[in-house]
Amino acid sequence: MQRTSSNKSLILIVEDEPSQMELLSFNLNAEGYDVLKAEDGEEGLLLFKEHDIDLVLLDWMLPNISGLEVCRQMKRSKNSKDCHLIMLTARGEEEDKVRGLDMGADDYIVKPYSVKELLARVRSGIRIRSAAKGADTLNYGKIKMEINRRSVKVDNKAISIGPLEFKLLQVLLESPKRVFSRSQLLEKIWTENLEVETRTVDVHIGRLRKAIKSVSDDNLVKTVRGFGYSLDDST
Amino acid sequence: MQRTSSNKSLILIVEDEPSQMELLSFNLNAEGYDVLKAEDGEEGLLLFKEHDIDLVLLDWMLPNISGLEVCRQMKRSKNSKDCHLIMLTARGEEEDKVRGLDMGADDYIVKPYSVKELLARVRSGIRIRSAAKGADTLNYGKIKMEINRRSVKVDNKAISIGPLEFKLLQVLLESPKRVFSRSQLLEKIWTENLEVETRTVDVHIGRLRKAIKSVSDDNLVKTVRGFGYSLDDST
DNA sequence: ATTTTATGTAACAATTTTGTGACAAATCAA
DNA sequence: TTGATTTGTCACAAAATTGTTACATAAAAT
Repeated sequence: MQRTSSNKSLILIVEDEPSQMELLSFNLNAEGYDVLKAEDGEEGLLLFKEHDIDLVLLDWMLPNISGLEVCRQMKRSKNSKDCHLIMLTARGEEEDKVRGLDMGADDYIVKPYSVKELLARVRSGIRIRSAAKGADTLNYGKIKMEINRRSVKVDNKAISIGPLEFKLLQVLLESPKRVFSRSQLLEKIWTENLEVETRTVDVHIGRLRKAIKSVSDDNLVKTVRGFGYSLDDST
Repeated sequence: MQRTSSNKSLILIVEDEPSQMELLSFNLNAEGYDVLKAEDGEEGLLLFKEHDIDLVLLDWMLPNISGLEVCRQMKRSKNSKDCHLIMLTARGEEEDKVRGLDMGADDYIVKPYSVKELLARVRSGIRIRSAAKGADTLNYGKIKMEINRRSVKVDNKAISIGPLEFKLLQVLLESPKRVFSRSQLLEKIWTENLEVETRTVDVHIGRLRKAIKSVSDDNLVKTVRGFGYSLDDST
């Protein structure tokens, strides 16, 4: 089985029954997705607003707010291009399917479902969305870069960096754990201006680190004394 | 219930059995879709290349080329982002579903299917795609554009902008959050006159901003220093 | 322990990028 | 035609980025 890629997509599960939740989150984790859990509709909507979710698995039967209502609110709030919503339900009633899909759900799976099929539908959903976005994303560890949005997130929180730091991070992200010498980085990034001191790289690495540290304590940007720098999430 | 848009969506049916074909095309026509028919994979691929198809209904069992192969070829071709593909099959085998979805199908319906459910899935598929396509209204955040009426509203209040600013906003609205470089915008908007300074873009962005600001305080048009501009409603 | 070397980083000046008013040319409407 | 609107460019101001230096730390070598 081919693994989709190294990008972690963020999936929100809204499901009130613990055993179902466990089953889903275990399998999705095993496939390499990041998972958020919500036990009812309100919590689900809250998490949905706070995070940049790629795909939602939404149970139809929920305490308080119904799944259908949650679906409608989610689809109304965000740009629907960005998030795929799969309804998950015990009912097989055709009318329900039709209502769910017409309410904005992108897919519909009937319980009891096969885990393999569910995972295949999840992959398909993720694929649809990333095609719509333009699918230019790099990630490693807690860092997620969306190139055509020029956005970088660490721990799902956006950081703001200048163009050179962006390019620098991009080069590092394209080959995580690889050590780049200062002159290699100069060649790759300062393509126009060749008259630059190697120490300049240090300064920009510092600026990149500062930006990352402003939202997360981990130091992903490692110094390899005598050689250069690399991205590395090991201890 | 909102109608998706006034333009008819174009659906391609690839199905070798006449009775099935009849059933599908009759119902889809009744719903207001334009329908193209193909009786085997080759004809299907041909029509797919020639037309700007919004959605494909693809039978699994076909003479000559298998549906799976047709699916892969369609999804490989360039405009696949814009087209939703639903596999249609007599088999209920789980492995087949998984293979079909992993091969690029966006959805999967098992025969015998309910016509209502099929239509709902078709609507859902069209809706997913129509975000990218030329729907005659574009929305993002507080901005609402009605293309054929040439009207733009922010916070439900109309603003008045010139043709160029309109086009500019349209391009931005079609891919919210995506950052466009000045030269990309020049290519997309100043298609006739190539002899234009990139700084001209800045001026028009400024004019667009002024128009928006005249009715709303939010600044949706963001500058991404060193790269270009984008529409973005995040803080 | 001391020296040498490599790296981190604050601070500053130079450079680049962007925002915007002004204005003339071009276009359009009547 | 006239008058209004739209468009492209420029000039200058404002803002952000960038490269360098100088000094502080840290690691390695002696």
